[in-house]
Amino acid sequence: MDNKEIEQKLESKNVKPTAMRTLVYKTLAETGKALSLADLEQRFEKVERSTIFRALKTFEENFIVHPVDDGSGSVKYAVCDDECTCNIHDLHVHFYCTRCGRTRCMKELPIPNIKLPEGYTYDNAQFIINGVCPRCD
Amino acid sequence: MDNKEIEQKLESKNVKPTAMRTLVYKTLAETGKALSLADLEQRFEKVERSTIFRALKTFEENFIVHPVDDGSGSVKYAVCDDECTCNIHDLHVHFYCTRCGRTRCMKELPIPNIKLPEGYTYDNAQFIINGVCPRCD
DNA sequence: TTAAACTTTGCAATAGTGTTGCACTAACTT
DNA sequence: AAGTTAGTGCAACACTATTGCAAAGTTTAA
Repeated sequence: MDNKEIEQKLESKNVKPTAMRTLVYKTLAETGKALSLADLEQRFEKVERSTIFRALKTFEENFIVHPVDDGSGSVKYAVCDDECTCNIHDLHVHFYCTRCGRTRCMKELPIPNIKLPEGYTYDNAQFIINGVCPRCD
Repeated sequence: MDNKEIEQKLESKNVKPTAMRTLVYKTLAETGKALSLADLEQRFEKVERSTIFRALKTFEENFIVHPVDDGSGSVKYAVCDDECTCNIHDLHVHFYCTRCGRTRCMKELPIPNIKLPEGYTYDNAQFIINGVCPRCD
């Protein structure tokens, strides 16, 4: 994915494509995995933690990435599909490998429909499966 | 639930029922909700954070409580059913109310069976539903 | 084209959660 | 009762997430 494309992508979601944001997005997109703030920080030492943090927050607010709390202690972020608005229909299962610590979006597995008891309403969900991925098996 | 019962309960799970542990268990059982370390700390100011922390860890290791990471930033703990061994069959959905911040075990809703792609194995899962509970609606 | 206004970035500081080492005390063993 | 083991309290620390502020960069608009 080249920079032009990324810039267009960000603009289409009403986020000004600064150099830092483009870099953060590019890393997330190319890695194809959910990455934490610390993961990103390591990949480009020169960039400030808070800058990355704010980029992620901006992305999150504009449905460019979605957060995944896989229980590893830090929230990770993964790029959304184009049409994603992060509502209940866009949600999918995430797989957390307890060996390598990598988190993968299972976009092919939407979150199953749940019938809650009377009186409960919901608009979001997290479904994390913990196990061992093919690479670690 | 009186102290005798709690002591028996803990003993049946091979945990020595000290005063602190009994207190922590009692609070969790009576509240009937998932509580975080900070929640518990607030309820009895005199007890040390680390003591509660270690009680919870001990409980967790012995399948007396199960952890719930509801995305609120701190892990909560809820009492297990009697026969629970915290394996995949004992898992259930948790409901996190985004208004009041309370987390409830939906024991009546077991985690649905998921067919993962080839090569993945799993032994644990967290399914958190975020929304508004009847009390807050 | 230049000043004002706004946005983004870097830095430093802070709050909160989770966790551990160590010393003291309580409980259990023989 | 002395020795051993387990539990508790305290202090310290690591790490994640987050914010205020000032400097740098960008955009707007006279």
